[in-house]
Amino acid sequence: MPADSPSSLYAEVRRTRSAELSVPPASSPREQAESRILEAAECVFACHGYRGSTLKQIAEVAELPKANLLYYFGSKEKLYVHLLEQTLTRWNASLEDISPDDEPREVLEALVRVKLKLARQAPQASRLFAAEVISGAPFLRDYLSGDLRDWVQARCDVMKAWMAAGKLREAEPMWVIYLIWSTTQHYADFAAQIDQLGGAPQSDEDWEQLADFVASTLCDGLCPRQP
Amino acid sequence: MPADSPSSLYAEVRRTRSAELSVPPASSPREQAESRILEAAECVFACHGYRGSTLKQIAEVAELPKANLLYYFGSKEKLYVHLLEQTLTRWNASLEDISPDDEPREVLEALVRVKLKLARQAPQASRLFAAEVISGAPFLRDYLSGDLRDWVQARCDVMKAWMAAGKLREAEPMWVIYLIWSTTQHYADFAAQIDQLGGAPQSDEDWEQLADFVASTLCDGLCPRQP
DNA sequence: CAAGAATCTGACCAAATGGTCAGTGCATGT
DNA sequence: ACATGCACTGACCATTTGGTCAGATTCTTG
Repeated sequence: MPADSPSSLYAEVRRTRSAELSVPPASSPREQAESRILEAAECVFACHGYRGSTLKQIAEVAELPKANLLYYFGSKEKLYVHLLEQTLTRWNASLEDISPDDEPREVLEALVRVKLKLARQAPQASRLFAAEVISGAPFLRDYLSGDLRDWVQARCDVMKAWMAAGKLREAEPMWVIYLIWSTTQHYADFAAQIDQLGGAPQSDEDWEQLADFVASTLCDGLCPRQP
Repeated sequence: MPADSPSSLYAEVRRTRSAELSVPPASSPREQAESRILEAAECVFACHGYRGSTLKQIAEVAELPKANLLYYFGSKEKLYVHLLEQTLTRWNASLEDISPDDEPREVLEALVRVKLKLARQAPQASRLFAAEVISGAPFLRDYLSGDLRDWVQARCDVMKAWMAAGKLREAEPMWVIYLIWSTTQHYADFAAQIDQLGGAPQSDEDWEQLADFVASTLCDGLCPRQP
């Protein structure tokens, strides 16, 4: 029975915490506790999904009494939903608009780089999302068929324009998006496998080369060659 | 609190069951019960991971008393491990050997098609594996760093030969494998997302076109063009 | 048919689960 | 000094969890 010790999980928290420069100091006790709880919860939920996670374990990782989590978040479900919403908000902030006048190669390459950056900086968030979707997206149905669908539809329209102009391979535009999403998220979601099999990017240069490889391979595959 | 009713899960089981022609009738009561339990367990474990699944729910999906599962499999963990091993065995059976003399385009395309076929025929198995890896692969560590590593190493050697011969883009061979794995598995693991966003392949033709798109895009991106 | 083995299951158990609550501190403003 | 509201938490609760077990039923075989 392979058990993940709280210590190993906490190590992951600390690794992320020190790397996370975006969050301000958070002075008030409420903010301090909440962010501490959210960090721990992201760690545990990302690992075991909603149903597989326990408040006890989250409390241990956060080094706070269990009753404290419930004092601030009310219930396991509210904590989980809060975390999902926080993740989607942060992701949205790093996405840029595109227009039919842009050069497909540049846009696709930029998207690959942003996604890979997220996979590196916030792998837990990616795994949280993945676990939620694998379990049938019970809490994300509305988001998927609402905001995200709109976002995606806009990109599809642009891509159709590119295809009509002969600047992009003819295909179902969604499949192009899935090509980019899957290849980039893979490095966050399947990190455990990649660590065992090899090829895991470590240094900044590794990640840079990986981004170059994925971006140029997909671009060469998707964009008709110019003579 | 979005709950997945046992009925909805059972629908998934029935769908897979009728489509699963590979398993022989299974005459003895032991075989009959075991396969029935394994089907239900695959369904639940794939959805909620090891820790998020309960024997009670598996029993409900299998329409058998809980004590019966334990009679045949001894414990939740043994049932889970049995399922993992069965999955790996079946996957191994559908993988073919390759040699440096093969044409990279043909091999890559064949691999994409096999993987997409698995994603279509056994999406539960793919999600089961994904959930296990997301949670840190506690039960698969040995497999990943053993058999699978060897399998993967052999492919990497062949790909290095291809690269030396100028038949494949120069890159970390593992990244090529991840490119193929991620793009194909995505359609099983993230099916819930794809169903909501659109672009989900339905008919045989859809899947055929998807395979054509993924295979040709990756091949064009990975193999230097021949004049 | 008899004897044994295999199949099956309701009832039970200790531990863990999400959640409640009464009560303790402890700062502030008055 | 004291009142007020926030921050906190140990103790508790009903329910669910994985697992056991004694016994009932069915099947196989001499």
